[in-house]
Amino acid sequence: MLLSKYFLPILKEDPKEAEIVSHRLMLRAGMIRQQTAGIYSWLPLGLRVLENVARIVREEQNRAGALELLMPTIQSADLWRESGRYDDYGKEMLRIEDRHERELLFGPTNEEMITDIFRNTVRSYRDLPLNLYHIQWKFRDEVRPRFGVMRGREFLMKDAYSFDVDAESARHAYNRMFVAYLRTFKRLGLTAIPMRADTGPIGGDLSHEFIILAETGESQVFCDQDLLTLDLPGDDTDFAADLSGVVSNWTTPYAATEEMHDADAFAALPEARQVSARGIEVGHIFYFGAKYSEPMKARVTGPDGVERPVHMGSYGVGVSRLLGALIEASHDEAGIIWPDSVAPFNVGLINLKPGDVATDEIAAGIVARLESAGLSVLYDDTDQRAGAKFATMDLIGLPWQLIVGPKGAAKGEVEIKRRATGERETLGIDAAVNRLVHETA
RNA sequence: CGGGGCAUAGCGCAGCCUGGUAGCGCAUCUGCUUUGGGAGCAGAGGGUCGCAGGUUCGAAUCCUGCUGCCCCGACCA
Repeated sequence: MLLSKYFLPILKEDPKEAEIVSHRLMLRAGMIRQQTAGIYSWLPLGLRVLENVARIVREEQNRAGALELLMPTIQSADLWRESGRYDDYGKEMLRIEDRHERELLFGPTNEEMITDIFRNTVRSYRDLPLNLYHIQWKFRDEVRPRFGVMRGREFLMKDAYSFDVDAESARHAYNRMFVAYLRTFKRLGLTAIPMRADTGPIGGDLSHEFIILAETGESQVFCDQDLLTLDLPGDDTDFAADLSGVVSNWTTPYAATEEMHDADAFAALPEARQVSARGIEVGHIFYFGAKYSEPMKARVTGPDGVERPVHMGSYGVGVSRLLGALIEASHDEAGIIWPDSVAPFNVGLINLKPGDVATDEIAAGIVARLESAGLSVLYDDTDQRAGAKFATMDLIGLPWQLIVGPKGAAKGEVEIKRRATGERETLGIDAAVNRLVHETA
């Protein structure tokens, strides 16, 4: 992608409305623009990251056996009356009326709708277990939206819903999502800690929040230091197998959010292992049994011929919120530092002297080779000064910068810089290309 | 929803107290110079001063009402 043809409206100055670093940097880097309180447009650079995050979430859901579908953003109030949540949900739910004066709402979540889909189609235990998910925009009319996409009113969320014949099987479904989440956050370059959590308005009796530790986190959290270094489930994880061992490894050490905190249990840890920090919730999983299937009559016939409410769980990941969390966890004074897995482009190529035959030719050749190797490249072919180009690349946080200048060009050399560490290295053209292809693979 | 603050050019701000028809920096456009860490000089364009009333010869400025946004708290994926 040529920067001269791209839409990257960066800001040199901090917008005054943005208080925390991720919000500031997303605005400055031209990723988002606010439309109204808690509602954002996603500009090309931000959208690329959002899609990368969604892609990883999707791949890990699929790997864990969940099936993707897509439910609408607008729902009928009638469904919510069946579960009793139409009145319970309160002012957070955005209520809408259509031209026929029918009551609709902009969905804050989809338990009722998925339960409706399930009850209309599934009758037998033979069709279970089933886990359906979608990645869709949600709306919660927060009293006070803030922190950019970290607490927006409109937000992109992955929510999965599991259906099982009995509690034991439902527990297995829960464990699969638990493990899928550990893998997902790891692939995103984050350390997420599962913590026992309050179930809130979703309800249920088994629940974990996945929390990223960051100074700007919204809630106080407590955990055992050991959790920060535990092994994560690998690519060879068999999701059909019993995962209770992995889950137990991750749930035995102490970890809780403030609402669930047990000060005595925490104090019993050796002092060196007591981690008290701020956390950002990026995922939340629940098992809630028959809370929705009972009132909404989602029943299956078991092997014994008896009809019973299906056991359900739901599993959310805040996809748009994750972008804020990623930046909170990975940035410096100069800007964002994207993990390789979600970066909007793998490489930022800077031509220090566009119009110079030698640098133009070398840069064009490098773009072609990197792109044919499957890397994405943002090629700064503009006639800005060197300093401005470096500052822009640092701000938008691409993992690698490749610099082509007239002096190096004369010797067949270019420079590569790793954004995260600032390390620079001067290499021959082939060596530089091979290095980036190899490192990004 | 309680408390506080802000609204003037695309962005960041001054002007308001003490009314006289709008200014600075960055950005944008033109020209010349410059060219490895957000360049310099010269020039240019860009504003219903959030909206609606009121006071006044005259309102960005004073008064009233409204709207939007931000911060703290309570609440929350």
